[in-house]
Amino acid sequence: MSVVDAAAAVFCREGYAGANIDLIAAEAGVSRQTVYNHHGDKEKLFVAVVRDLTERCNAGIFATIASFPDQPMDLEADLVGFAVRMNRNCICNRDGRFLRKLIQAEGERYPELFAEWREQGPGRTWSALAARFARLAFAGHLAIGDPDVAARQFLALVNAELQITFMLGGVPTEEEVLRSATNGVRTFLSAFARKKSPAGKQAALVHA
Amino acid sequence: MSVVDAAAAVFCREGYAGANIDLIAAEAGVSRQTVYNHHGDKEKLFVAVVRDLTERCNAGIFATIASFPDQPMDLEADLVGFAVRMNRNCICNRDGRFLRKLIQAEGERYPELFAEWREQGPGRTWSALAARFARLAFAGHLAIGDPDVAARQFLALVNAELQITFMLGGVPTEEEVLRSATNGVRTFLSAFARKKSPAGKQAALVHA
DNA sequence: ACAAATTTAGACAGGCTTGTCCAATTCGTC
DNA sequence: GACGAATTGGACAAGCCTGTCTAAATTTGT
Repeated sequence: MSVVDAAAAVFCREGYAGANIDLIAAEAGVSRQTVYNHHGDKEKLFVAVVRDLTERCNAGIFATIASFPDQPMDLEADLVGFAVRMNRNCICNRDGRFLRKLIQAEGERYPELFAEWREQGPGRTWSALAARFARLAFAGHLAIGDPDVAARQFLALVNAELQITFMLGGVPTEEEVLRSATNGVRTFLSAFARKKSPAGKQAALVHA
Repeated sequence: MSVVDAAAAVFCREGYAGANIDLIAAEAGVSRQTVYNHHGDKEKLFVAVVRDLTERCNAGIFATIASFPDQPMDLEADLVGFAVRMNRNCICNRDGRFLRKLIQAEGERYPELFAEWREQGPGRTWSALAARFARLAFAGHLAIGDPDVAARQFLALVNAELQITFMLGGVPTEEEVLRSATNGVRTFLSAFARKKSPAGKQAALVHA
């Protein structure tokens, strides 16, 4: 395991103040001196950890957004699949959990460091997702008033049942992720499905 | 300010490891010795803080749930009002923010301490709220499949636009709270409104 | 195989924190 | 005002952690 990865784990587990360089070195399998040679001091190491996590998480999120169903065959199933991918690959994985915890725990102490994350992360994520929903609406699959609001509400809904687990730093099971996504997408579609034809396969009909 | 209150503030700001008893004593306006006289040691003090916050937060939450609109005049307005009260009095206030942060930061280190919170807090909150929604559904104001799911989704929706602010430990403005609640309730009602009569005042008609 | 660069173990100083002890002072109550 | 209880400030030992230094060992490139 690399030094930054080990440091991420220890900073998350123990908090910035509680993290101890000897432990990080041991966990990384190197000597303490090597940690200092590579990263200068504790604060620089912390910054490196946050930058590393931010970069990887953003990459994962945008890769996942690229898989958003633009031409859905089965809107519910496709959105559930998307939500599950988003959760599994970005929110619940190691990087996602670590970054979230560091932001929550140390965000107030390093405002400029996390301001960068805030702009590049949630800001762009929401924009990109909103654009995808706008496209679905434009294509007649959904009836959406404000795509930005819809995007945020989509994320909130598919995570609705995982909040507590996230709060305590736990990892939800695959089944919990699927159930929360399914319930969330159903409610989302109840709210934003096109109102004209009540039946399920309206989208396919529009394009037929 | 009491010792526990000062300790809550410092534990939140600095994390458990980073919190220093001298600072707590200074912030509380007492001598360090008094802190030790009253609370034994740092860990006992921390436990006292968490218990105190948990208790007050739960009291606030249940008081707010008691104000849930059982016989709504205007369902949207009443639910928005409820959501705003919940946010302002329980989630965004001092106790709520502190407790959330402590759970996120130290939840893994004190599992038994926060297990208590988990059972008494979210568990009972969700049950109580689900019961209120079930009642609304039974009275014909809503069409709800699973009241527990609906309750969690309601909370997720009305907080959808405040997540980032919460993550960074900030306090949303009154206007942000209202907007998030309004958008959330609208979507909630789009999803769970009774389907039979499409007009707005269906609830009133049913009772007329 | 050799030389340069890197890594290692350990010692070390300096600083900070916890928790205790104690004498002096203040406070509450009668 | 007097007396017991609580509070205070400060000194103190013990421990831990950071960050530096050094000499030895190991790896790397050629």
